[in-house]
Amino acid sequence: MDAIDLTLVELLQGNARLSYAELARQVGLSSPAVHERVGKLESAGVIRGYRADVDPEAVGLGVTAFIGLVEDSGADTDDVLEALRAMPGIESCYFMAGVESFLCMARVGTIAQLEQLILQLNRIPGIASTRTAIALSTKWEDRPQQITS
Amino acid sequence: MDAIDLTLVELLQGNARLSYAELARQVGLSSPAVHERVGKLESAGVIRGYRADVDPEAVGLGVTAFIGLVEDSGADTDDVLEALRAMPGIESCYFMAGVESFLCMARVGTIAQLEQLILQLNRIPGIASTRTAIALSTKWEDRPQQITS
DNA sequence: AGGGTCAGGTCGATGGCGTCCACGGACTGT
DNA sequence: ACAGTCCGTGGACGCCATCGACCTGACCCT
Repeated sequence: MDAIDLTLVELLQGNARLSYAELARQVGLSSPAVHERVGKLESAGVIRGYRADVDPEAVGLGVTAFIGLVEDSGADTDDVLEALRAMPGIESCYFMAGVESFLCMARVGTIAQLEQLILQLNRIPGIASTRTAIALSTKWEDRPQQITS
Repeated sequence: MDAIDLTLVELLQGNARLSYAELARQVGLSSPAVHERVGKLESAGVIRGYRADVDPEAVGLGVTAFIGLVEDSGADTDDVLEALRAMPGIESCYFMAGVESFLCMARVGTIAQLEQLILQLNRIPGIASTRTAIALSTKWEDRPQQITS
């Protein structure tokens, strides 16, 4: 990960569809050299993939919420995780420090669907309680992280 | 947004670097037709861009935290937002229902940097208090949303 | 010091791709 | 019926991705 790799990562974070030729121009290398560097960044796991950034509201997912989950004492965390993973609408899931073992970011179409989702969550064995916070608007999301190393 | 557009969005969500020729093969259209459809999805704002998905830990951002912010009574929300936006490390920011006006997702390199970030947040005029929850691990993140419409 | 090895670059060739343009069929409103 | 519009196809052309061959400098071992 030298300075050129860093620039490549930043460029691709900004626009994942840049051609290798364009990347090459930006970093002052030949196109095959860039091709090889990017390939190595991918297989090293630095670049995990390339995603289109889709506006959730434009595809009928207008409701965003964060749901904290408290586990039962003696719950099997792996089972809970599996159940969470099976639920559509849970876009992100973190294992947290604190009383609430999990924090989930959910995206659904309507408040009614959010209600259904919460009911389903409460029905998962091992989950003692849920706490939901609804986002009224997204100020920004997934801003390109500034790379330190 | 017909079924073909939907497929295109899903394909690009999975891999933003697919060629137009490949997309065309998958949906059974010609490459120029796909090119035009994708262009329209972009200018309609359905596709906001294309981003490389970078592993935060691989670039020195091993600490993820969620910070809820309570505003002072009489705080200027726009000013607070501006101050938040100026802070590096705050990757996402939502305006929330509830006592905590904002929920921020922060990504930094170390716990010490998180401490600094929280101190800075508390120093922003208009912010009464902060509440931080630290993620111990990320189970998944930004799972491709299932498109309903 | 000298030579082997390797990582990482350039260059050139070639096949495929992006992109532009002209053209054509199906709907729609008049 | 007819013109206009939308949305597609096919062909052409230049650029790009990708591969192989070769070059160079750093490093190590003797």
